[in-house]
Amino acid sequence: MTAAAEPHRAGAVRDRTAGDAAVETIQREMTIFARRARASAGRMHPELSLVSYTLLGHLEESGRCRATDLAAHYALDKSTVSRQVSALERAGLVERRPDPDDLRVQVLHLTAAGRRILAEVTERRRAAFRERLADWSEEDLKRFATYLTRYNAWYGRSQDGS
Amino acid sequence: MTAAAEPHRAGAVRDRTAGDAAVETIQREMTIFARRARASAGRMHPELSLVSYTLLGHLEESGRCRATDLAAHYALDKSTVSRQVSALERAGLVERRPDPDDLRVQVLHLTAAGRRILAEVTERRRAAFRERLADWSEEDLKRFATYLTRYNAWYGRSQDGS
DNA sequence: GCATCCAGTTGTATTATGCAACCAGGAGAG
DNA sequence: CTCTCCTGGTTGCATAATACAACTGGATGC
Repeated sequence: MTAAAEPHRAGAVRDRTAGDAAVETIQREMTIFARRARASAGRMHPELSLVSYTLLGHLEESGRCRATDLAAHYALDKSTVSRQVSALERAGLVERRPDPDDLRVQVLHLTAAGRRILAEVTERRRAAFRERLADWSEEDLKRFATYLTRYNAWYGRSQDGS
Repeated sequence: MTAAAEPHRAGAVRDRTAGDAAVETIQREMTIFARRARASAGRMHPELSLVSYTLLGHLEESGRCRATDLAAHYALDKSTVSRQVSALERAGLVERRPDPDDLRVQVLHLTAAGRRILAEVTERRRAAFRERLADWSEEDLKRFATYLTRYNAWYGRSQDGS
């Protein structure tokens, strides 16, 4: 039961290499980050939850898209997306236009207000990150960015997300 | 509006250095990770949400603690912790013992079952991470772990959590 | 010994979410 | 052309996590 007694630290699991220890640390720190992110996901902006922010961001990158695309891309139920989009529309941040080619489809567009809010929130987040990372060297920043990108890239292949 | 038009990419915000670009990437990737973590936080184990897992982990590290400590440490309401602990107790994973020194207090302990489940979930997560990071060099793993730890460390000073 | 503080519980509201049922528009077979 | 099936989207319902507020019972201080 030694492994069970201290799984968060350097649990004595036979022949573990330094790489294993690093993986352990990465797991722990990612868990910490995930928990904190979860806790604050709802209040990143009075008007924009993490999900809304993501949807808005996607909308801006793609210019236009359907609700179903968002649902598929972010592994959300279409009903969830539908309600989120409704809320965003009520807030005047997105617009639903019927697609002349397929009347079932509602093409989503960012409104000017949506673009503005999105830019605002993005800027606030950017400032927060800049502050957090203020004392990092440029070299460390670049490497950290690379690692994160590489880490996230595996999601294209697998499904999980812890 | 150029900055607003492409805030997710290399937005043209005047004199941005390579460091700024890296911060931008870090923000974006952290957002992606946070969203994914949020999506899968509830189903990491049939019996253990991310929060329960965290509480159990804390309990194991500290050996014993009060519900109030958990609430303070994780910025949760005491009622939330109370209910979570109730659920964990109902599931037989933790035990509540009255504190003889202060009858208001209920000292929480992991049960054997709790320890077992926790070890199990931790091992599953560890395996998932190991797989994700399988093709990383040991050098990269160590640096990534260091960066993540350093990044998370700032939380001791500030409050936010996007 | 009363006033106050603190640990924990419970009631209520909110929010995000998924699933299932449904509706309306399209696409293909006959 | 019409019937059937598919698909995008909405809505009804249930659930889970959470916060806030009110309350209970024990501890502490003056």
